[in-house]
Amino acid sequence: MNPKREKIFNAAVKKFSEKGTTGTTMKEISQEAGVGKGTLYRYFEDKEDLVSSLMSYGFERLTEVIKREIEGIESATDKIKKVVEVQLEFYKKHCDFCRFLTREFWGYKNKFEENIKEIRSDYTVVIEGIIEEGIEENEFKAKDPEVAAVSLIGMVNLTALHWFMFKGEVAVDKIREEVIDIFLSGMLN
Amino acid sequence: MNPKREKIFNAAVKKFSEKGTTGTTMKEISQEAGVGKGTLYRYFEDKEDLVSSLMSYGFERLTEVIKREIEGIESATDKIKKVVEVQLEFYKKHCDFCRFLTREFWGYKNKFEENIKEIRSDYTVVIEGIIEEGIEENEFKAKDPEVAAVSLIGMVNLTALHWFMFKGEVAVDKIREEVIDIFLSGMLN
Amino acid sequence: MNPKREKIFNAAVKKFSEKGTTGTTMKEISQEAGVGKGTLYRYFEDKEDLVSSLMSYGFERLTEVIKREIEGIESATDKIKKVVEVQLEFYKKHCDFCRFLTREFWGYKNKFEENIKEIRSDYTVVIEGIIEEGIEENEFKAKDPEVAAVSLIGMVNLTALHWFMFKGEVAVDKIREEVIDIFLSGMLN
Amino acid sequence: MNPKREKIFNAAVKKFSEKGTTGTTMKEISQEAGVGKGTLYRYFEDKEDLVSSLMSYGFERLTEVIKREIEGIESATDKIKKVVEVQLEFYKKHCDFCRFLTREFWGYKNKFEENIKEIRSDYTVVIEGIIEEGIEENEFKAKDPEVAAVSLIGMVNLTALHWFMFKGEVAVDKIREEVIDIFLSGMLN
DNA sequence: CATGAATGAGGCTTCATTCAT
DNA sequence: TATGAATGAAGCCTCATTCAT
Repeated sequence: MNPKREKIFNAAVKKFSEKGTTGTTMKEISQEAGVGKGTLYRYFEDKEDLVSSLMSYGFERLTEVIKREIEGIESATDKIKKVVEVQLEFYKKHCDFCRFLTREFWGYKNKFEENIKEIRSDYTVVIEGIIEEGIEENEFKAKDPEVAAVSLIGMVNLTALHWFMFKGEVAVDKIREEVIDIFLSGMLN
Repeated sequence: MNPKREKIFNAAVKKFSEKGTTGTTMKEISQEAGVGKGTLYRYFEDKEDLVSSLMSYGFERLTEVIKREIEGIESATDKIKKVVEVQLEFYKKHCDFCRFLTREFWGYKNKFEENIKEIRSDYTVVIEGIIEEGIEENEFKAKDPEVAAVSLIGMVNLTALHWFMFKGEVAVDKIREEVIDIFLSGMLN
Repeated sequence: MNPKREKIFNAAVKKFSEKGTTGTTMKEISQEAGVGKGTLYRYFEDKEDLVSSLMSYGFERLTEVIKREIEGIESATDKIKKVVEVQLEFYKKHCDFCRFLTREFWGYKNKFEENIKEIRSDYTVVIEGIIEEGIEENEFKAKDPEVAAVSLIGMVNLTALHWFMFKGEVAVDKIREEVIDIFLSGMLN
Repeated sequence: MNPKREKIFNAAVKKFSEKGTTGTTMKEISQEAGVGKGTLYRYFEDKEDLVSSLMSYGFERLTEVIKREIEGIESATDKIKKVVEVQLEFYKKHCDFCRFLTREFWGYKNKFEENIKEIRSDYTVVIEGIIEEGIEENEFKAKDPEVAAVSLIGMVNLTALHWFMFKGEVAVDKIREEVIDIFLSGMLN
């Protein structure tokens, strides 16, 4: 990616995470990025475009990493374990991003809405695919893979964010173990 | 509650859910509520106060309903079932609210931050309590009740919102069954 | 008219005449008018609206005065004399306005274009009517009343503006006499 | 003239006429001219300079054509006829230019103001000269040659522009005949 | 108490101009 | 000499908040 575009991206995530998208001004972003205010508009149509580009970019990176990491893994169970681990690591590393995504994803009408929905869908579908695979192989028993997929995403996403917000850091190991255990074996003794 | 305050609350949730808190103007809220703009300031310090009061109010209602509904239920398992059901019903009924909460909760520094954290904590703690209880009674096996509690909240919250956003309505029955099953018995066959 | 709207109008003509519409900022107008910047937007949709409202208002006033003044006058010749006089007086009194009108009338596409054309037409039509009347009464000999009307307007308008710009003041008497003479009796000896 | 300077000139009139000087950006002009944005600044100090150079250039061309065309003509009456014809033809051919001139000429303080006034004066003076000449030769009867000259310019300029704006084209023949008739013989029967 | 006209700080965006290549 | 990426001053407009009625 264009290095200046990347600098802007990094500055934007940082600020957006700290103060929200609407709480952050274009001026702040340009200062954080060390470029002129006008330069932002050479790389992004407007603020809305910057926000949704950032969101797409994040989902794409996450989806990409997940896809890459589960490649070669055979069993659906092991894939799920890997997915949880990868996501938690990603959230830990990019907790700014995680917060930004969680907050802004459930966005309101904007001109890039459809685009975002698609990207988000790509991401969900990967997890859903693993679960469907597990069902076919008789490894899993879920009736509705979509509910199961979104449930897993919800578990990982909110625990990571909860830890980040209330404890200051994402406790990857602790969360991973428990989440995997619950998702795979359930709570019952 | 003061009826005019309630009218403002209802108007605010509706608008906030449609257009986000920052996308909604005080004028719009006052018009939706059928009162003068100045009147809003008799019931709330400022916009920030309105937003966080609304958030507190929502969490309190939800916590309240949950507490009331699980009263008298004996086993932790049954309590969890009830909690999931009650939450889904609440989200279905107040999906505007659900969207608003999910989006605005992970809020940024504001003068009511601590207050909100506390309210949110109350809510989490109820679920956590049920799980601890289940562990003590040897019904549950979780190592970390907090992770388990937040996981459950994440599952319910994000599936509900996902359905609302992508399918237009919260499919309570379908989600409830699957979420309870996963949370209690896990995915493995 | 609303007194505050009028204050804004007066401030705007003054500034527009001095520095052009695009050279004048909304802030300058608000300061000249002694009101807050936001107040301008209570009385006018936006800057474009302010400009075209001002233009319509001016044409309407001018048309109004002309219509009122020629009422009761019998011969077309005397009406033309009065029209020239009234216009010159109006231009002298509102030379800011005259300059603004001349410069901005030949405007470029904007959302009020049609409205302005109509107003301008009303004004032209009054003069045209007098000429047609004179032709019917066999007083005048023009073949094309529209060319004649616009010619008269052009004579008055540009001489007035020329005097204002190059001599600092509109020499009503001198211009009136000569313009009327040329228009009615021509240049030939 | 330098061919690149000419390309820029042509691009500028076209754009200025379509969208006004302030509505046209330097980028648009450079694209229309097929040169880089920076190149404009090799040929013109700044935008103001481009605008006023264009204005001077136009007046000079017009004055030049008029001077050339009336050369050799004897009577002031015939010269006036020629002047009207030449101007209308010029306006018809360069109606973009005509619109631009009328709109921008009554300009506001800028650093080239004096220069423009002088150029404009040259142009006025030619017409004035013919009228003075006619008076001396006892052909004309005007008391104030300046008023008469500016009146003629106003008639031609505004009728041409009026036709262009309201009918889409300058009806040279019709306007010429009527304007000449009025100016020379007046309206009276 | 209730209202909504008035305010002005501050946001987003544009664009004339510069300057390194 | 020609270019166009970069800049940042400055404009238009919005909207939370106040306060006279």
